[in-house]
Amino acid sequence: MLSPVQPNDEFPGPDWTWFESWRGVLFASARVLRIADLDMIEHDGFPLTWFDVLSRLADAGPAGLRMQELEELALFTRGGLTRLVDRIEAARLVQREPVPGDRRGVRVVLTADGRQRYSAALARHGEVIERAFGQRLTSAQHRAIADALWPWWHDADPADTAQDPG
Amino acid sequence: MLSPVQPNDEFPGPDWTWFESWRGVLFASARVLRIADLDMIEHDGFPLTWFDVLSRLADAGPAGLRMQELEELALFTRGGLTRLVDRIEAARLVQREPVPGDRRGVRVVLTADGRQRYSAALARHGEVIERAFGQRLTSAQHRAIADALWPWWHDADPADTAQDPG
DNA sequence: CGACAGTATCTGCGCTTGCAGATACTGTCA
DNA sequence: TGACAGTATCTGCAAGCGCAGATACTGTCG
Repeated sequence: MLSPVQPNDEFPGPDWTWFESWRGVLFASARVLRIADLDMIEHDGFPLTWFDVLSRLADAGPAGLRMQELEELALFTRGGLTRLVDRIEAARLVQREPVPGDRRGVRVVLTADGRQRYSAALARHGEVIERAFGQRLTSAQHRAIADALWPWWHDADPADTAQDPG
Repeated sequence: MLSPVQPNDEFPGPDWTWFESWRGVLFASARVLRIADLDMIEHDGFPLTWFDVLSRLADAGPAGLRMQELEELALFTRGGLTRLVDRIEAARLVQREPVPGDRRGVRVVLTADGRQRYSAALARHGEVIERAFGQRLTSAQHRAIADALWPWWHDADPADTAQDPG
């Protein structure tokens, strides 16, 4: 998919470049993610989805996050966060605690072990990404990509503006 | 995840740019894919995984593809191709046919309906990607990204060379 | 032909996801 | 206080995914 067109381009309108760039973004992320996920499972014992959650919690400070906040922040999880946290909790990397003054809610916090395992995973993950992605481009290329794609990282939800023709 | 570091960078080594560019690639693909998948389900009645398979078959010509070839080409499917094709076949978009001279194998080919539904989906998909991704960058930016990320699209499996420090 | 390694695809099964509807609690208003 | 809309999270269930082990066929060698 996402290679809707063969070498013998015919579909393209006047400027077809955006499609080649999209294809690059798509393939690069798919391949690098696959490498990183396999590596993390092998060496850290958990997949990227866990790492996603752990990193949000590590960034959040000692109070942790509510389930809703976590769901908004996590990149890889649309639903099913309850059970994802269940699994991570069963592995003793996070812990659910009551929220004072609101008996509906829970806050999810890293355990000491969770923080430690996360740090180790982070260090390794950084190296893996650097090797599989970082070192394959020049600094100028990275700069150009970072500048161009920055809005997607920054925007809360670019989907909202996708309709906007301007 | 994949935002291992907060605004208060401390982790980064001398040149941290590669990480910002990775983050951009990751977020852009995740967000755009989500938009495209939802749109396709709503308007074409099937998800991107189906589109992935259909597009490979459309590119393959009238003889279709063997399951193995399909598995190698498809971007989104690691295993479970048998059942994915089962579902698409149940929807009458593809069809399994015997391979003359090898009773183990099957070739998967598009049905007339499949080809038609694929064309419609392709047209719409192109527009969606253009709106959600293409129009948000300048032509020069797309050119730079396409040139930089081209190897990932081109290489069979960049994972193999990930070790290569050069 | 019979044994056997190799190939192509499928099946069984457990884990993960996604979504709709429960459940439990809060805050407001009469 | 009792009703009720709103919020936070969980549960049930069906669908999808991934992997290990079947199953069915092929080609080779003796």
